[in-house]
Amino acid sequence: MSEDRRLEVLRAIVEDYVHTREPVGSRVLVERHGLKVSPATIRNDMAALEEGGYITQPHTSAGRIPTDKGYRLFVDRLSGIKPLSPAERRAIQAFLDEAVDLDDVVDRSVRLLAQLTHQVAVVQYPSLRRSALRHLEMVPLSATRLLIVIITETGRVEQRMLEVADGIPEHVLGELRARLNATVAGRCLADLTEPLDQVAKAFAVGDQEFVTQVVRAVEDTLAETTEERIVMAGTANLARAGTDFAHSIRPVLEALEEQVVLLRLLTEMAEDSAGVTVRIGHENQHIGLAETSIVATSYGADGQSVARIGSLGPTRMDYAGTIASVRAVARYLSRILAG
Amino acid sequence: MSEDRRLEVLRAIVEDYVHTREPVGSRVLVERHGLKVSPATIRNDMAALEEGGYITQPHTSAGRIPTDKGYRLFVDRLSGIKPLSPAERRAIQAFLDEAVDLDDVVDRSVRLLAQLTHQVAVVQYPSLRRSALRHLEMVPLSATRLLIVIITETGRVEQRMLEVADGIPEHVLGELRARLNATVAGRCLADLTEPLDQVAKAFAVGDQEFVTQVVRAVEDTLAETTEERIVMAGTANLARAGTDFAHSIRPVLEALEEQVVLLRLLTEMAEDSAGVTVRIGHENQHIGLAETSIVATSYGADGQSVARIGSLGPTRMDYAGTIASVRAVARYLSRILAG
DNA sequence: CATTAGCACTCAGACCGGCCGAGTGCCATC
DNA sequence: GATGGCACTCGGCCGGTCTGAGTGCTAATG
Repeated sequence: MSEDRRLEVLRAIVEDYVHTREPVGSRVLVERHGLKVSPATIRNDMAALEEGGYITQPHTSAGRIPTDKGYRLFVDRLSGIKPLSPAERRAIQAFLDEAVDLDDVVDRSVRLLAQLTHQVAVVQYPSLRRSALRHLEMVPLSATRLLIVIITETGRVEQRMLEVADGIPEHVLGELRARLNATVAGRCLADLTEPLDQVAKAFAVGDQEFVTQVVRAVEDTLAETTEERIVMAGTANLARAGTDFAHSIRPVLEALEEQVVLLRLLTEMAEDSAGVTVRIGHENQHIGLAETSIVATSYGADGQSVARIGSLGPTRMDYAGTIASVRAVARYLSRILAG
Repeated sequence: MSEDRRLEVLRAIVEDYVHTREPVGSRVLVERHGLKVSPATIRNDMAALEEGGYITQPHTSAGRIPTDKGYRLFVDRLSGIKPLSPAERRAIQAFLDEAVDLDDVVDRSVRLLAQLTHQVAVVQYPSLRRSALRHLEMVPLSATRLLIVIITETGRVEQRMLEVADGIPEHVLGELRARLNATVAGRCLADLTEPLDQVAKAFAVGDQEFVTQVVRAVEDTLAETTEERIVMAGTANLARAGTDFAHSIRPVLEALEEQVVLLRLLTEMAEDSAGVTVRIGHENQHIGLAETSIVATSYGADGQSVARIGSLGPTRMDYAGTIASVRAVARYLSRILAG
């Protein structure tokens, strides 16, 4: 009972099942995959695979389907890469190149990925926390209201209103603006807490309170709000013809509405690896997503990862194709942000 | 065969069907609604109603269900108002009052409405075109790049980058800023095209080209991009237990992803009436939404309508309750934006 | 010792016929 | 016009049968 063949059988089962949506039996397996052994042999292998927890049979007299563990092995060791056709690549590039601003780029990316994978695509907005800053501006709107505008290298613009109870010391603004921009340009928040504190100290004692307020507001804005924004497309794909989900797609939709959940997942996956990562079924640690897999990777200008992009679908998905699509879109997206 | 009773029968059918999800027959109708007549009489009325196209029977030996036309009549003439309980009102207000900024208000509103109606809630972002402006700022980022920031009375902040090939004439900025703000404050785009043109003429001929560029950019930003933004919540409600849709929810999800479709609908409905409007089934003129109804109304500070809020669900919905919820949320939302 | 052929066994799903009951439409009657 | 009575329709349920795919086991084979 060769180990190699057993893995080959697993691969065949996964591929067949992904393709046909039906439990696959020993006979069709040898027929469709040109295996040089008899069904009986395959059955022995299958028994072993089931023993190992890689496959299971939904009913006594049915074929086998892969378990999460089976998919995991498949993804890790058995799945090849399915390169995109040059035409597809060109289409991706052309479509993304037409984008006019950051919102448009993100919007196009997510739609594109949904269409390529026929699944739910998810794009996290470029994180402020990890984006390099281009410029920082302060605009006094009234005696006590200051508008702070932050512009990142990726083209994202973020603003925050600051109420200054004691009034805005107009004379400080010019110098503060200059110093802040000198400090900030080209760096991201992670590198800034220390330097920003320095800025405050450079001012006269009487003005320090105001300066500190501004600095605090900038830091808050970078850290807090906007790491959280996520854009999604292709939810309709969940309701595809061959109703992929055992029960209802409701829990899946619910999970998707909980952006917090998605963000946690994406972040965790980012920690796992720099490349494309895959989470399968229960690995997501979320009931609603127990029957779904997520394929995600990071993107960002200059090879630095500022946010994540991913595709979510039933565990029975075309992993090779999805991985290829996610990677491709991430790559072009990064390129455009850099350009 | 009294006309009044016939309408009463229709109302009973709608209410029962909405409640039980099952075709309703003549017997249960008299039982559950305490009608003082016999089932046979009801049957005659039903025959007439069917003749008139208000109800239909899915199978020969089944009870009746309302048609779109039946729902329409129900909504227009038969449906009472189902006022929210004081507790609900308080909950709405409390929940919305906690919001910290415009995004948060909109986000909370849409979630709240989804939860109240158990349906899909939709909120259109306050339209820039119809929002009164509070302030307008220009920030030169480099010799040729000008950042324009627009702040509305509703708290929305919009920005646009302007490339000025010939360089920015710094000396003009101060005066331009002053003049623009004087012109703009408290007015909305609709009232501004004329006045803005005037501003340009006030400047020296050499500077007019630059000023015109800025004015044009402001107008573009107000008009163009952002009328289009829509936020949604509660899509999971479409997949509720008693699977509401005849076939699949896929076409519905697809329609919802086409924000253009939604925007068109909301806009059309805004034209229909100032109050709460209802579109039922085929009235939506969209295949994917043939089995859904939309209840929408306008909201905005100071009674002026700046955008729309609505709820979308199966035609078999609790119209009275939905209308009440939509109206209530719209009202509180308006109040908060005004405050 | 892996592979294979043969065989008995299991069981989901399709198919069938009968039955039931809800609901209707119609007609004669009050 | 409202009603009671009645024949009729038909979808859905129930129980039973049959079929075929697929399995696991065992014994034979190279």
